[in-house]
Amino acid sequence: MIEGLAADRALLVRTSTADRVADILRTHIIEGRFPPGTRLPEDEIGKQLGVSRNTLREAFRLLSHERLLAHELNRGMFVRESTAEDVVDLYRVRRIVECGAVGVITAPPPDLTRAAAAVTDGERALAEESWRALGTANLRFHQELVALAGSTRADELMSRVLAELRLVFHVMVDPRTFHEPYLVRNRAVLERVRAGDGAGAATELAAYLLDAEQQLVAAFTAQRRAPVDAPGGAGPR
Amino acid sequence: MIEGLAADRALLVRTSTADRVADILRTHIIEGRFPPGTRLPEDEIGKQLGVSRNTLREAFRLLSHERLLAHELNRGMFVRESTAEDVVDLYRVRRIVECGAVGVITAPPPDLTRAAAAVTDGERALAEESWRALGTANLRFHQELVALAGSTRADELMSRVLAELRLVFHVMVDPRTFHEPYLVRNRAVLERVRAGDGAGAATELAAYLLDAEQQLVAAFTAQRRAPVDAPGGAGPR
DNA sequence: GCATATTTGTCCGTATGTATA
DNA sequence: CTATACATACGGACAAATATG
Repeated sequence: MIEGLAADRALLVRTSTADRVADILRTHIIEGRFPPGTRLPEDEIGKQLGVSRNTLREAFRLLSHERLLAHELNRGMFVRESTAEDVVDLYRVRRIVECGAVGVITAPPPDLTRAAAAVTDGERALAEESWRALGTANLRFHQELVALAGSTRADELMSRVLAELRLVFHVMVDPRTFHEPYLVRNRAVLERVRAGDGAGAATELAAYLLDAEQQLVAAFTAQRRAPVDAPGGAGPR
Repeated sequence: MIEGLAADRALLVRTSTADRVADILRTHIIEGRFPPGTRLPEDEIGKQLGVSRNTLREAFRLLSHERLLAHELNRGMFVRESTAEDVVDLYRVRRIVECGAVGVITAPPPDLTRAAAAVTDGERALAEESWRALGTANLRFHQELVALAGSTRADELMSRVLAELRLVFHVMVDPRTFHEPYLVRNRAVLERVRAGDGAGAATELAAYLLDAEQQLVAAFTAQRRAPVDAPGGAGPR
């Protein structure tokens, strides 16, 4: 049987205009070109991209399901503004899902190539001082850990969580010092998994995630005390 | 501070027409009035509910994100037909999330009233021989177990999983014999949690979920061998 | 295999209701 | 209170794909 093609099937299926519009907006949001809190007026964006409002609304819906946009009734779409509470919630989910997926492992998994590739990609990104790639590889490693559980639905949940987390990471002004220390810990988790020690990997992961959460929450409260671009706060809503 | 109102806020927020349409269709699907495989033509449903095509399509999109409807390009919306693979996937997620949420418990949780209420509701439903209520209470118990983790996102994931599971349960011709044996096991899990023995509860839950999965998969393969209303299969797709 | 009817995919213009200055 | 800007919902149009005879 010919293998390795199924994964590329997504490239073949005809994608709707809404999907393509969503792709464009998603990268804009993730790369920080639309900062959190930005309102996205249907009329303006629709005109700029040359699509109708109905099509644009469909793209908006896709992105709000990914929690990248938030919808307020009769007020429109906004780029989601994450709070410290969001961080706490996101890391609760990550501890449940990631530790749950890894913890049940009792024997060396048959295929660790993708998870291992994510780790080495991260190490290469560090060597090349490419910080965006470093963050991406980091998140991909965790996605691949969950993928070991072999559940499509868990994978989807995880990719939504990680997309939202990308948004959260924007508060970290220095991505290097944030992501770098986790590289060696990624490798440690990977080796435990490779050895079939799921329980050990889970405990390492739990501590790992607690540390990251704490760092992020600290960054959020610091930002709240000293807002960068909005002295006195964003005003009443 | 006044408490206990925040949970009811959802009742106050104004809902869009699409949301209400989705609600109507959701109960129809979950209660089996639209059997799996049914096509939902835009024109007909829109006319019956008195909403425009655009609004209806928005409702369709909401439900297909919940995996209750499946969309086929240029063919329309269909009530999702679950497969044995779906069951396996759903139970993988349940084991990860439910056991993960419960497993970390090391001390008696502060508030178990909602979970306990779900268990007693189930027992009462059994006494009253109200099988639909029995299934509902059963699912609510598991929802409440996850709620102990205190994560909005985990709660949302869980409610999506359970809505889809309701669809799956329709293959069980006899809901009583399917749900009944799990009542006593629900209580066992609850008592372990109440005692602060999260790890014990998690192992019980894991065995519980494996049994249920096995029963459902058996029912699906039996159905596939002897289709009820479509001798010779549903034909090529 | 071909022509037809039906349905969906995409988009527009407009009327109404809602929030904010 | 009024005016403005915007989102919500509707009906209709045309192209494209599918189903049917």
